[in-house]
Amino acid sequence: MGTLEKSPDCQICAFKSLMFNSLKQDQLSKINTCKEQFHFGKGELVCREGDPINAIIYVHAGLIKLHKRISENQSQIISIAKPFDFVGLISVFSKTNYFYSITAIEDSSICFIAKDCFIREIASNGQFALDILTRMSKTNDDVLEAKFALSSKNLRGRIAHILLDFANNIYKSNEFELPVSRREMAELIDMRMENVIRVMSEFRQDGIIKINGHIIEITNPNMLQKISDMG
Amino acid sequence: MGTLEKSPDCQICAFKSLMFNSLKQDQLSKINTCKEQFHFGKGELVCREGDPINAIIYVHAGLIKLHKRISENQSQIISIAKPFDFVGLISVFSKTNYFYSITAIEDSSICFIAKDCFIREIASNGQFALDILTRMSKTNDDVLEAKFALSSKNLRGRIAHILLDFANNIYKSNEFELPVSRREMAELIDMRMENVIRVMSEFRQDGIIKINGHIIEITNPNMLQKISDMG
DNA sequence: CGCGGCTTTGATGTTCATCAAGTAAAGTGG
DNA sequence: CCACTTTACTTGATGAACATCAAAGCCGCG
Repeated sequence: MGTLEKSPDCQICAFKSLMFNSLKQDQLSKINTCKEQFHFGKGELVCREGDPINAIIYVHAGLIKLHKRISENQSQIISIAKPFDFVGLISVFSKTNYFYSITAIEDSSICFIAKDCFIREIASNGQFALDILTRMSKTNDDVLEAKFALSSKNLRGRIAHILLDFANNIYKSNEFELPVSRREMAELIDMRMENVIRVMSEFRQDGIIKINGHIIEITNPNMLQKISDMG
Repeated sequence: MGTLEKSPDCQICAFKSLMFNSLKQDQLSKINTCKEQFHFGKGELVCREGDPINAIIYVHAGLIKLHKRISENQSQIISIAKPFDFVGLISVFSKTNYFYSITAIEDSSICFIAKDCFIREIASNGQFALDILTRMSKTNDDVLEAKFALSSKNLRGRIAHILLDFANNIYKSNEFELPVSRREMAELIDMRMENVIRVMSEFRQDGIIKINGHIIEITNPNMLQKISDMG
């Protein structure tokens, strides 16, 4: 269930400027009183498909996946959320229950901000509302882009795309430890595990990446980018 | 470029309750002063990829498609918007320019609400902001669902899905005139035109639908639903 | 030591894109 | 109104991309 953490005051949270920069001190302290921060170990379930949505989730640290069972032995990963990301923002205004589960794929600190508190703040602070709208707009763009990448790229292109995504957007480094299994990679970009392995092996043989278990090093990012664009 | 229409006052617009129900009379009349309604004939371009986003688009009547060139001889249709839909809401807060073109696929009346006017109204009316957030949230859910349908269904399933979508969500009837060509059908659900035709012919031979040019009648909706779910 | 999960590689089959060719429908100019 | 062109639609044949099936290696864990 995750363990309650002593959470930093929102006012001194290092990340506050990215999130709440249009909230004044007193508004920020209101938010502060209706949030709780939890720690989740790698693999731990944060919430289950069908649970009621009572809070906005903010990823303080770590990495979590949003996923959905689609049959007995098949899942799909909808997206991966990283620090600074809001989760649930997509659906809190249109749904009462989660249509996906959330699981930590790295040790994570997750902030829960009570839904009514959040909504009250939006209703009373127009600038904050605009910030949230902007944030949501970006999220939607991301979904569209992911849809586009899936439908327009072949297997090699998709693998290249996601490896670059990990390197550039999540770890900001060409060497990183994949937080997901081969199977989860497949679930994320709509492939089969065997083909994920095959394509990555090809990239290794072509000298584009080095593989050591879950440690990946991208040795030829330009080529990878080209494959992503071409595919 | 579309022709300016005498537009109804927002206050008496038959659809206002669905859109602007949290705006008071004076706020509504402010919106009213910064909107213009245009008529676009079938096939007419509403805006072009790259154009600056100056307004929120509201579909008063008709049907429009959002589409994007992806290569010399390939386009992709991102979505189809119907009456009551906002367009641009997705991107107006995160982008300055359209990343898609918009074309009328039926004779349409389109309302343009000036962006700054709209934003000013959000900032000063918390309840209106929440309405917009809800609307945007729904749009995002739709995109996710479309992504899901694409990645999890085979060709037959995708055709079944989109035919049911036209019947249930757009025309509210099992008999309707397809507003798109076979090629556009393909662009909408990531197939090739030849296969759209093949699959639809199969459905016709199996007695699931009747085809008369662009007129489609779904004679066995249950079977079609089953194909959509199974595929 | 042996079991189960994750990974890897090879062989085979299915689905779908592509190519090619032809028909119908619809616009265009004389 | 008719030849002419163009555009949309349709069907069949072929090949490429990818899923599926099968089997074995690796590794941590009881």
